[in-house]
Amino acid sequence: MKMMKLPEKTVERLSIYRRTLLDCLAQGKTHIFSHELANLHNITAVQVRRDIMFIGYSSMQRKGYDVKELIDVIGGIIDSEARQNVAIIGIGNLGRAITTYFMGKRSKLNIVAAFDLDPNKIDRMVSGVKCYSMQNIEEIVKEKDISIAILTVPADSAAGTTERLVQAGIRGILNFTTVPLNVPSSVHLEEYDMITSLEKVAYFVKKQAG
Amino acid sequence: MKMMKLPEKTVERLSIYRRTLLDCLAQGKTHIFSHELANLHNITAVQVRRDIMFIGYSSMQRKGYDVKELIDVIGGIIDSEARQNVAIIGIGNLGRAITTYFMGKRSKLNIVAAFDLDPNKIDRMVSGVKCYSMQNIEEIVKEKDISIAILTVPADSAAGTTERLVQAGIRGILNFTTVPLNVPSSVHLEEYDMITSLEKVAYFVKKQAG
DNA sequence: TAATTACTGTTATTACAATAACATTGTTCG
DNA sequence: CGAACAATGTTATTGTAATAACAGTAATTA
Repeated sequence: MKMMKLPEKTVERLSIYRRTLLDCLAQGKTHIFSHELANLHNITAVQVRRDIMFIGYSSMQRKGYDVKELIDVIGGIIDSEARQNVAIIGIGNLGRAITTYFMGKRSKLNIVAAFDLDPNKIDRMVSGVKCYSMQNIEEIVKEKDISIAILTVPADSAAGTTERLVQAGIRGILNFTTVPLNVPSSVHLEEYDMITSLEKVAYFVKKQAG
Repeated sequence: MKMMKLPEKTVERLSIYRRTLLDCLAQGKTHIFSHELANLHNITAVQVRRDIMFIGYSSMQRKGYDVKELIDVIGGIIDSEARQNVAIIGIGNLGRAITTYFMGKRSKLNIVAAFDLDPNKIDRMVSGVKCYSMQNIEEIVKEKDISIAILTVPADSAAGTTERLVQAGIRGILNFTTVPLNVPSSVHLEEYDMITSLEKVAYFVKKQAG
């Protein structure tokens, strides 16, 4: 059990590497060089090796990394040993895209509930996930031991919903809304702001042009 | 015209500040202190002041920043003087959410076209935007002088579509797909990877628990 | 077997971002 | 007025991430 703490950016890249490696494995590739992995992600081979150094894995010299082993090692680092239960708060296309990705991936991340206001969805299955009424958030979160919430509700209900999630004991929130959230430091918050991302692209496009 | 280059993170925060400031203005607030703005975003007042220092704006001492002025100054920095035309490639909920946000915001960012494969959408208006066939990407991009693309297509067509966009002369891409893209360095690429974000939340939740 | 090649793993350096410390300036109030 | 206050603007320091430089090692080949 590695107790060292990984750089945040390394954690991000490991998640991406793993997906690429899974693709490679599916294509029958058994070994991969650092520069191959680097080319697939527009980064340098040094960075790949450095990330892999952090997690303490070693390749067979000159043959590249064993794809299967590396997948397992990354899993050992970033996956939880226990299951982590996830809820989608506001189940639109976004939530469904994520759900679809994780379904059948036998991952430790289990999307176990959705919440919505739409009566047509409540008490039905949406993309293979049971949808509950927003009114029952606290109850279901506790009952199903949900530790992570994906927040895709309209802007005006984001703050209130967040407060209820925190009250209910949620441990991590992935915020897809366009409003900044306030959570206690014990809750890990990941902001995912599409307006900012777009304005940022626009800014750098403009800069380059001028 | 400031030619200095802003830190990337500052650009991100300016985009967020502006949205908050617009809300404040709508609520009739005319001035705001650095610590107020900071509290609204879970950051420190020093960081707010430092960001504002970068763009060269000065408040009236002791009265906080003039909300309206600050909005304009931020706009002068991050907005383009010319219009920047944007296309949504694959118009699902995601694209529609972004479109809806920018509609009526009299922003310099104009979403002028959508592309999709679905014959039910092609040649119709979707969320106020004309939808075209994927086959016509090159043509329409040039015709409408589109410089920015929001990519929300399925994973397996992401790479091919990107290549066509680059060929057509696109300058910036916001990638919502879960595959890493390869673009020439002249094209600004912003990755927006929801799987990684979720795995990252899960990792830090797990760490904190253990 | 010694030199060369083609990689990996580690350390050192540089660049970037956040935080802390401090100087400055209007305002208030004794 | 001038001390205390409450805010901003700037410089200095620390922390984090990326890059560069280099050392090490198995395989190959003359």
